[in-house]
Amino acid sequence: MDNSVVLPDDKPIFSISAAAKLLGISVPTLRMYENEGLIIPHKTESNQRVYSKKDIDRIQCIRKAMKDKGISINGIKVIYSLIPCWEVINCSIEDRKNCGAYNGGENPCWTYNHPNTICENRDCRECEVYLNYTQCGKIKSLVQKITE
Amino acid sequence: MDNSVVLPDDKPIFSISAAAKLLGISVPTLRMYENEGLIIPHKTESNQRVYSKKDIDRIQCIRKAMKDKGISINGIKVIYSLIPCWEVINCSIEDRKNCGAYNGGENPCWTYNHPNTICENRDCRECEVYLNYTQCGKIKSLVQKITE
DNA sequence: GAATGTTGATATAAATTTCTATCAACTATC
DNA sequence: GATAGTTGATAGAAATTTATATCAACATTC
Repeated sequence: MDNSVVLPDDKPIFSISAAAKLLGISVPTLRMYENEGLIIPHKTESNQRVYSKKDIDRIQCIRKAMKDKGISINGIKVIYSLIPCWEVINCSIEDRKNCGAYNGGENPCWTYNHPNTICENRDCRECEVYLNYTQCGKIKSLVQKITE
Repeated sequence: MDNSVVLPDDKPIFSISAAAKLLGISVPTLRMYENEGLIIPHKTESNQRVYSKKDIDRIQCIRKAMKDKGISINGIKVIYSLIPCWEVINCSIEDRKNCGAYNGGENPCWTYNHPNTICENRDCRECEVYLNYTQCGKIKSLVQKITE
């Protein structure tokens, strides 16, 4: 009989060194991606990073954009900033007024802390915007969907 | 009395070497930007490039994105590809079906030749999409406008 | 409490991208 | 027709970005 348990993809289980090994990159590189705002790993109470399978996939997608398509990290940040997050989470006009990401932000929305908005106390790591529209290719189809 | 005539900004008057001098870059660099699909200079009957003041401004904007923001040329191409051109020129559902730029194109729309669409016989150099939404910053506000 | 792994930070190495110089053939202008 | 500037293409230089190695201090695990 099969006692194995299938873990959900978004359960953080990999330490930073395990994640680096899986990706074939170094630990400082992984930390750099985080500092640049490309990824948001889970953190333990003592501030140690833990990565999920989904995180690994996400990083692989980012690296593909860099390697295969020649997009720089700063370019990826700007592309992420074009995700119409306000439409995805359908935030209020009032929230948009108060939102640094909405108002000309050229970095991914999850790198702002949006005081006085619906996002203020949310964990961006679990937000639909962060989770679903971070593969560059998906952004265009999202824009297309909202113009239908 | 003043006999000076104010030329329209979009009138092509600068040769490639004059444009290069104005921009402080070399002639081959200017040609490269064109080959990459970032700019569409006017061409004479004998295939010689002629640039307008608007072209110069546009190139300066592109270079600013590269230098100041650290976006690579390939990144700028992808950003341009996210302009919702279909919404700007309001093309038909049928046209969208036939349009390589709409269907997953990761390059600026004006680098495709869109057979069997309203754009087929249009000069992209004179298109609103090319002219108005090529300063990176404007793309986000365009997306915002269409989601209102 | 000892061994292993993490933290942030700095400095250096590696890899890419951007830019320019140069070429022979063609075009424009005087 | 002679001079100056253009064309596309290639090859190489310059600049920038990406990735890694290393460090002392702290955390985890056994």
